[in-house]
Amino acid sequence: MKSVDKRQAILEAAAKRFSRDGFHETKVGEIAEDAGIAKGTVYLHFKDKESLLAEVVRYQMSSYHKHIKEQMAPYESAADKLRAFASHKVTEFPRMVKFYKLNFAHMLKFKANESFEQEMKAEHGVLFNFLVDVIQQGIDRGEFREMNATDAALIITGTMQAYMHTAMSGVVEEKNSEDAEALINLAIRGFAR
Amino acid sequence: MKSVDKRQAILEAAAKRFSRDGFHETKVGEIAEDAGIAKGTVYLHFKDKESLLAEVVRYQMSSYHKHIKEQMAPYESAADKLRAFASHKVTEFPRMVKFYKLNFAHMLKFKANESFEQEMKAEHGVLFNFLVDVIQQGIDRGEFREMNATDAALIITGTMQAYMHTAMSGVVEEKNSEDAEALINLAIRGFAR
Amino acid sequence: MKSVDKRQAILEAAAKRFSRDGFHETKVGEIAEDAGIAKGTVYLHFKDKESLLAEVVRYQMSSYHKHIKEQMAPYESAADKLRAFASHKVTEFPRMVKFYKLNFAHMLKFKANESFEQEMKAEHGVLFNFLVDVIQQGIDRGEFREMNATDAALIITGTMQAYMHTAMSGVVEEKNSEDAEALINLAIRGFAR
Amino acid sequence: MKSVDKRQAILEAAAKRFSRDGFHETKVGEIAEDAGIAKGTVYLHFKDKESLLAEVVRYQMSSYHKHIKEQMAPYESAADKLRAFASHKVTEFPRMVKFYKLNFAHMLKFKANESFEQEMKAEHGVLFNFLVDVIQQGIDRGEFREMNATDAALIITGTMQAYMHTAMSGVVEEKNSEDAEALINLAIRGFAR
DNA sequence: GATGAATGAGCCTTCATTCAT
DNA sequence: TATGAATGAAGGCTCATTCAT
Repeated sequence: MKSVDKRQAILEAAAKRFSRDGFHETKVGEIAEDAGIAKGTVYLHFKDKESLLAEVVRYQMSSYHKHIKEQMAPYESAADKLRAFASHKVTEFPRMVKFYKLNFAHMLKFKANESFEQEMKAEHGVLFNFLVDVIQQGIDRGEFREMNATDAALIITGTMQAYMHTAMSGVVEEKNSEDAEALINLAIRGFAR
Repeated sequence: MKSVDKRQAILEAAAKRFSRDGFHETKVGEIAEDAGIAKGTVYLHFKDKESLLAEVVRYQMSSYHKHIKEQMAPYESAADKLRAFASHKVTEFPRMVKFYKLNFAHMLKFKANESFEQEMKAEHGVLFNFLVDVIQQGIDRGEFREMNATDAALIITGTMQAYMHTAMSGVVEEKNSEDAEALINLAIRGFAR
Repeated sequence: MKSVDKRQAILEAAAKRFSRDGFHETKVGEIAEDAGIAKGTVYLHFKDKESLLAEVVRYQMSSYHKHIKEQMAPYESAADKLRAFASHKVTEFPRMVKFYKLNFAHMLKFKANESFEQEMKAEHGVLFNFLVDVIQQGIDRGEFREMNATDAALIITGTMQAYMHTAMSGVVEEKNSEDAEALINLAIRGFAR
Repeated sequence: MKSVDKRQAILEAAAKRFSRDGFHETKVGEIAEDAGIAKGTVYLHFKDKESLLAEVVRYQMSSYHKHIKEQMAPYESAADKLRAFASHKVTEFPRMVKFYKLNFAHMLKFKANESFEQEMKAEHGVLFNFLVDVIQQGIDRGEFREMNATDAALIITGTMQAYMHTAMSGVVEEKNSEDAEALINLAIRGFAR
C-alpha cells in the first residue's frame, strides 16, 4: 500500500468510527485496525487524535460540499437547484447523517483550536452562502419575489436539516426524492392561501 | 442547603459544563466544584456520570418544552403561535444553544441505553407533533391552505434550528424578535411571486 | 436498646459479615444495617473499622475457647477429653468455619498493630497449650506412652483443622461426632501394625 | 526483558506482595514497581487485579504440588514418603507460609468466580488424594495396619499444617527435618502405650 | 446519644502517545 | 517506514470517617 493510500485508509476508518461512536468512544487502535495498519503508523500520518478528527472533518466537509454543488450545477432555475439540493440530501441520507454527526463530534471537541474552528465556520459559510446566491439569482431573474435571500436560505437549509434530524430520531418517516421536492415546493409556495 | 437544592445545583452545574465542554471534557470534580459540594456528593444524587447526563437532558428538555408551549399558548391564530415560537427561539438563544449542545452530547454518548434513547425520541416527537397540530389547526380553520402539516412543521422547526446553527457559527448575525417573525412570515408567504 | 446491647449487636453483625465476606468486602454501613443502627453509631462504640475487627476476633476467640474447654471438662481421661475436643469441632463446624475465616481475615489485615498481634498469638497459644497439658496429663498418668506432648498436640489440633479445611473445600465429606472420635482413635492408636 | 519474563516478574512480585500484605493492601502500582515495569504494563498481561491473583494462586499451587511430589518420589516405603513430605514442609517453611497465605487471600476474595473456585478445590483435592493413595499403598503392602486412609491423610496433612500455623504464630519453635520426621513417626506409632 | 448526609483521599483502569527494534 | 509493547497521566468511583442537627 502506498503512503497516500494509507493516509486515505486512516481517514476513512476514522470517519466511520468517529461518526458512529463519537470522538472519545473511538480508540486510535480501532481506527488502525480498521485501516489494516498498526497503531503507531497513525502517528506517522497525523500529529495526534485531534488532528486526525480535524482532517476527517475537513475532508468529509469539502468532499460533501463539492458533491452537492455538482448535483445542483446541471439545473438552470433556482427552484430546480433547490429541489436538487433537497433530493441530494434525502438520497444521501446515510452519508449525511455521518457528516452531521462528525460535525457535532468536532463541535463538542474543539474549544481551543481557534484556527480550525474558524476554518470550519468559513467552510460552513461557503455552502450557506452558495445557497444564498442561488436564491438571490432566483430573485434577480424574477423567479422568486423580492425577499431576504439569507432568510430564505435558512428556510431551505433548515428544513432539510430538520428532516434529517427527525428522520434520524424516527419521529418522521424517511423520504424519497419526490417527497423532498414536495418539501421545497411547499417552502416556495408558502403556507398562506 | 437542602438536599433537593443540592440536586438542583448539581443539575445546573452539569448542564452548564456538559453543554459548554461536552460530556468527556467535563470532569465530575468540576461539576461538584461549580455546585459548591464535594465530588462524592454527586454520587449520593446520581448513580454515575452517565445517569447525570441523562437527568440533565431530561430536565432541560422538559423544562424547555414546557416553557415554549407557555409562550405560544396566549395566541389565537396559528401564524401568531408560530411567530411566538420563533420569537422565543431567538430571545432564548443562549439557553437554546445550551439545550442544543446537550442534545448532541447525549446523541454522541448513548448507544446502549435503549430506554433513555426511546424516551428522548418520544419527548422530541412531542414538541414536533405539537407544532404539527398547531399548523393543522391553522389549515382546518382556513388560515393556511391545504398542505402537508408535517412538512410545514419541518420547515418551521428547521428554519429556527438553522438560524441557531448559523448564528452559533457566526455565519449569520444574531436576530431579534422582529427578525424572527419576519422569518416565519417568509415561510408562510413563500418564495414564489 | 441499651448501649451494651448495641455494642453486642454490632459485634455480632460484624462477626457474621467479616467471616462471610472478608474484611474489605464488608462495608461499615452493612454492619450497621444488620445491627439495626445508623452508620455513625458504630463509631460511638469502636474507634474504627480495624478496631472493630480486633474486638470481633478477640470476642469470638475467647468465647470459642471458653466453650471448647467447657465441653472437655466433664471427662476424666485424656483420650475422652480429646474425643470431646474433636466431637465439638465437627458439631460446631459452621461456627468453627466462621471463627477460622475470621482468624485469617485478621491475619491478612494486621501487619502494624503489634500489640493486638501479640495478644492473638497469646490467646492462640493458650488453647494450644491447654491441649498440650491434657496430653501431658495423659502421659503422666500412664494413659499415653512417653512422647513429646507438644508434637502430639500438633497432631490433634492439626487433624481437626485439616478436617475443617477439606470439608469446607468439599474434598472430604462432613463428619458426625462418631466419625470425629474415630479420627482421634486413629491418632491414638497410630498407623503402625 | 522478554514478554514471558515480564509476565513471570509480575507473577513473582504479585505473589510476594499478596502473600505478605493481602489482596487489598497490595496496590497494583507496587507490584509493577517490584517487577520493574510501569503500572499499565500489568494490564497487558492480566485482565485485572483479580485475574492476577487467580493466576498467582494457580501458579504457586501447581508449582508447589509438583515440587512436593518430586520430593516424595525417590522413596519406596509409605512411611519414608510421608517423612519426605513432612521434611519438605519444614525446610520449605517460608515458601509454604507464602503459599498458605495466598490460599487464604484467595479464599477471602472469591465468592463469585465459581469456575476458579472449583479449579482450586480440585487442585487441593489432587494433593490430598495423592497422600491418601500413598497411605493406602502402605496399607496394601502391609506396612500400615488396616485403617481409614482418608482419616490418616487428614492426620498427616493437618499435623504439618498445624505446625506451620503455630510456628508462624510463634507458639511453637521452628523445626528442622529431623523434628519433622519425629512428628510423622509419632503419628505412625500413635499415642497409645 | 443517635443520625446519615457530606466529605475527599485513594486506587484501579484506560488509552493516547512514544520509541526501540 | 512500520510496528506494537510499554508507558504513565488522568479520572471515575468507593467508602471509611466526620459532624451538624
